[in-house]
Amino acid sequence: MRILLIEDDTVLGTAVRDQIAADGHSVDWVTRLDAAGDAMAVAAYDLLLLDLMLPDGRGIGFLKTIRNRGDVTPVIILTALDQISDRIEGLNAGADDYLVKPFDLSELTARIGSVARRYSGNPNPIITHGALDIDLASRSIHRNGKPVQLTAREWALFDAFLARPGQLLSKTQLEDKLYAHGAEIESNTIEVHVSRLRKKLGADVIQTERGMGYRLGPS
Amino acid sequence: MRILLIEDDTVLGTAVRDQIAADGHSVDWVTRLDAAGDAMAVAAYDLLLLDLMLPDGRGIGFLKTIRNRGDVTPVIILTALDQISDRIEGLNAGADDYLVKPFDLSELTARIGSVARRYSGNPNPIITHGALDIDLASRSIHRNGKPVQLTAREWALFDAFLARPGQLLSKTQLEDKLYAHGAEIESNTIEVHVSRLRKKLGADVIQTERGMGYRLGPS
DNA sequence: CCGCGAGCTTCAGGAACCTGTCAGGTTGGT
DNA sequence: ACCAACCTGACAGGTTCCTGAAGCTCGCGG
Repeated sequence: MRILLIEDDTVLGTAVRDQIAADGHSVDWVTRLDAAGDAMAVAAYDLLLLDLMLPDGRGIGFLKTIRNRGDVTPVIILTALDQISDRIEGLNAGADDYLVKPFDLSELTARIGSVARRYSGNPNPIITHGALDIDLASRSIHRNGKPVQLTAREWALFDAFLARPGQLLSKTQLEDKLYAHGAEIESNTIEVHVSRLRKKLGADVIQTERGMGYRLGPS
Repeated sequence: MRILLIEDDTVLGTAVRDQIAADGHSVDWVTRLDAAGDAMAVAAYDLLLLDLMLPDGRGIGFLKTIRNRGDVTPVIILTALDQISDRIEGLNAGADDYLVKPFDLSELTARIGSVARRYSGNPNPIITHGALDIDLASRSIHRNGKPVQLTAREWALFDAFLARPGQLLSKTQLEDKLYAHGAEIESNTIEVHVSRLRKKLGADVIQTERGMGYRLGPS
């Protein structure tokens, strides 16, 4: 499951991120609402973990904004004990669940599992794409039944395509997804990784749109 | 959601059709593969419910055919319990899900909901213009259900027409849009690109107004 | 502290493709 | 019929992309 964590406290954020990763989900972690918006423009998430107190605005407004534009991604709110009114306002704004800080990490796991079960009937969805069987939870891929090993970067890149099947993704968008920490890249790294993915997964998996970008090919 | 039901059993077909309608979707019901092909040529569907045993052929072949021509419409296969091999073959051929007969109608509703959620996670507005389905967000165009590839320049040009449907656009205006910075053009480039667009999208998509410019034709 | 290996990035040569230009043909208005 | 405007096939130059190989970084074990 792809999860977007929006939390500015680095201690809590690190702990939550590690716990989610340990549960077998993939996490993107941002500390600001505008970064969250950018991330959601690039990738589709299965769940948002949303802190309500952030440096560039209140999370409630953000939640209302994405609900207003029709986004139905499940949202779990992270809130401090004394912000009861925020909690209620959050649920009214379209949140699915909430966690009161400080919370136990096992409680986090349980809430995530609950949302996951509620929103995806089958607990361990395997995506079939052409000759590929992709298990997002265990991060494993089989091609014609044979296991394929992807490196971290390769997986991050392929994940970006899986999140938006068929959609055109520019190299800039892909770079933003792979190199979140402002560290800019000035070479054809994306091209090289696309090349490696094609070698491992099949030449037709990723299509080139000259001058525009790449997209996941049809099954 | 527009759903095409392909099922020759009248009892089951009636029940499924009524259930889908009760769920608030619109249904077209055909009992033969050739009728299904005709229906898909006329209307774009969001989901196909495909029985594998039909009077005029096996559904697997039909599924492979539409996938081969690039159609990515979600497909749920309806199959009898003893046709396990068909089920696997169906998934390999590009089906998204399957239902084993006999199935509960509530299960059908759940599967349809699941497919709907998976494919409309990000509601990409799709513009329909005559035989064209245009998805601006993913930058993809389908003509009579078949994908059409546009180059960067062609997109830029077509985009200009889509932004002002029906409005007259002079060549000068189009040049300004395509070649933002001073880089002037001194030939019939626009004419050439219009010609290429017509070849890919259909001759009547762009109309010529002699001596004045071009405009997007009516649907 | 050093060597080693895996993975990542950079580079460079060549291939594939895009696109501006032109020429000859076609269309439409007067 | 004439002329201007437009269409379109062909082509070459330029851009973008692919990919093998080399260089680099980082973590790990010795």
